[in-house]
Amino acid sequence: MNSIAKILSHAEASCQTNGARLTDKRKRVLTGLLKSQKAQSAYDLIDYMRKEFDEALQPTTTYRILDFLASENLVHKLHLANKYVACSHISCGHAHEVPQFLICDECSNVKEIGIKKSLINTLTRNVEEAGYVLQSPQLELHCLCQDCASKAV
Amino acid sequence: MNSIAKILSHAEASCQTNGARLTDKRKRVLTGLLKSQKAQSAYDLIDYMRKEFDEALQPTTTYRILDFLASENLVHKLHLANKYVACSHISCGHAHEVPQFLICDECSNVKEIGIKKSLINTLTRNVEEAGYVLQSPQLELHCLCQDCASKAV
DNA sequence: CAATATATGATACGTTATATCATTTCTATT
DNA sequence: AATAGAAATGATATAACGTATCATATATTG
Repeated sequence: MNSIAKILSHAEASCQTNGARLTDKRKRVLTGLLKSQKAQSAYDLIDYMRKEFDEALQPTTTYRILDFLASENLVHKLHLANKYVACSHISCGHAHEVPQFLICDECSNVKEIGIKKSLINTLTRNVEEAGYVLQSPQLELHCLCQDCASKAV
Repeated sequence: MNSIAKILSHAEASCQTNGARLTDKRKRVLTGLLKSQKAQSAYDLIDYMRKEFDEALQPTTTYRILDFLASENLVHKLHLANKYVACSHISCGHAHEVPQFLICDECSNVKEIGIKKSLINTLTRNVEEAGYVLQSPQLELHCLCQDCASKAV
């Protein structure tokens, strides 16, 4: 059983637990995102699915499916980059922490790392001191990846 | 000398120091953003300038001016919200810290707070451990403001 | 099987942002 | 002041991102 098939079966089990349906179409979109191994905009993904899988997706459908996958925590939406990326931890089995994303400004590679508890606490305290309530501590940071950083002058 | 005039004169001085020109048009756009007292999308601002100042701005011009003002640190771009907001500290005189923005998901109010040094350090260390290089530690957080949080059920 | 809920298809449109080339305005130097 | 070069703005078109709406198809439940 290869890695993607394994991830898909985990995804399916997770959906079943939530009473949600991982339909064939949703599965194919998730597979596309997994195979591409990077963050893609909805329109990038439409192109990718057409080229690689000969599957025609409309924007409406694509956004709907991506929203579904995000609501199931199988995919994360990067608001900063307007892109979507498959969750790195679908097969982990444990409850997911709030993700923190490092987005390479050069090549759009995305690394998902766990957020440190102490950081969340500091953040939450900062926000509360300002009289606000934190809705989601998901962080998205403008970075350079190792490759692009070494290429830079 | 009222508050906006004071801010404008600070802004002008700051531009002069950098050898940049705060033209009349740029000054009017900045004034608009200051008077509106909230974050606005480029197109929001175009509407606002037409209604309040009877000034017709084209998208191209508007984006150019907003980019200029951002490059002079007079305005911040909120990537999460696709909006622009006047810097809260134009008249402060001190070197600016990296801003951190609390964006109300309900009413789009934005509060700009200073980022704690220790937080930046933790963040930078996290990123380095992942093999990435942090480009900008500007944080934008999904929040509720005091008003909206109290209204919420 | 029928009724209902959920998912997808199809079309159109609204919003956000940029590319490109022309024109105007400013600045510095003679 | 004249003028050459740089910077700013105008104007048009179009690309990229995202949603509204209504129709149709597929699954689930009683």
